[in-house]
Amino acid sequence: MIGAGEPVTSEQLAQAMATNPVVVRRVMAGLREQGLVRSEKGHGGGWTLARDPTDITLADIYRAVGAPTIVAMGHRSENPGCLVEQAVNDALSGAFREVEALFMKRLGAVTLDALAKDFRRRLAKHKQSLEDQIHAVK
Amino acid sequence: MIGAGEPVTSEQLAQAMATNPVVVRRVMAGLREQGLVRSEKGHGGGWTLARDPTDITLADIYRAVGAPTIVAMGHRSENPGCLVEQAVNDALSGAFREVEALFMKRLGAVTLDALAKDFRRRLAKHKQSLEDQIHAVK
DNA sequence: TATCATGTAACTTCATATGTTACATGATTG
DNA sequence: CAATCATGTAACATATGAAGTTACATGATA
Repeated sequence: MIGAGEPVTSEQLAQAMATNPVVVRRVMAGLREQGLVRSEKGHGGGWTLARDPTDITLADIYRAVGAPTIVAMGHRSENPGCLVEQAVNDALSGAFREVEALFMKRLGAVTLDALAKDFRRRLAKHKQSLEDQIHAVK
Repeated sequence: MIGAGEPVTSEQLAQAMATNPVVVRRVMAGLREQGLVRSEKGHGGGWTLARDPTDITLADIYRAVGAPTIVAMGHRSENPGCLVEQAVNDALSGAFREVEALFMKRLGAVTLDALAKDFRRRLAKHKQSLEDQIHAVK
């Protein structure tokens, strides 16, 4: 299974999430720079986790890839000439910090390991449900 | 001044924020639907506040125009077929609710009146600084 | 009735995320 | 060493949505 031992190729990951290998590499490059994953070239190469999955949280991933994309709110222009914008920024700068802090705290509470466990539970249930359907038809 | 008594035209607003009158109307249309502003046609027409500025907060405005744009985070697909997506959604749905609630609370604490007062303060300071520069040159 | 302002549809940029192609680099295998 | 496999990356194509623009209808005022 992905993430356990054997390297996974961008090709496999792309197929699993219905996208393109190059897109996968782009995203993974961010994760690698943050030391979350490793990549190896050549035969038997691909991506592996660089840290224990109990030690990687969604906060790490967010910092590596999500920050510019997901926090589209807040932080417009930092030093606007517009006085209205200045007033709004001033009134909300503390709020944005608070909101972001809470968000990061919640992201930090979710480990890859926990997600993987939940995923496996869902997968088992999914398979079971498929089998039930087959039996029902028979 | 804008917002006090006399209606303000989309033309004036557009000029004040360096954009287009039609764009202004589009945004203001959302505010009007929420009962925050009124519009009048013809001579002397334009936009006026529909409620007391002490009674309008950024939360009202956010609900009227910002929700789809600003909360680009969270709420991807509601019922994804992807089991990984399901696991992540499940792990974070509570978090998103919390974060959004805090955000709304902070927005709700900022009234238009407070912003207007702060704006006027900045405007006065700005003018003062301009005059100082003139004196310095002389 | 002439003018002014909103209301809106339709179209045109513009920016950005995503997808795609092509090729270079490095690692493994026989 | 040559063939193959996989990442690394640049360059380009496509799709989406926000913002800007044009044009015209509607209604209000003088």
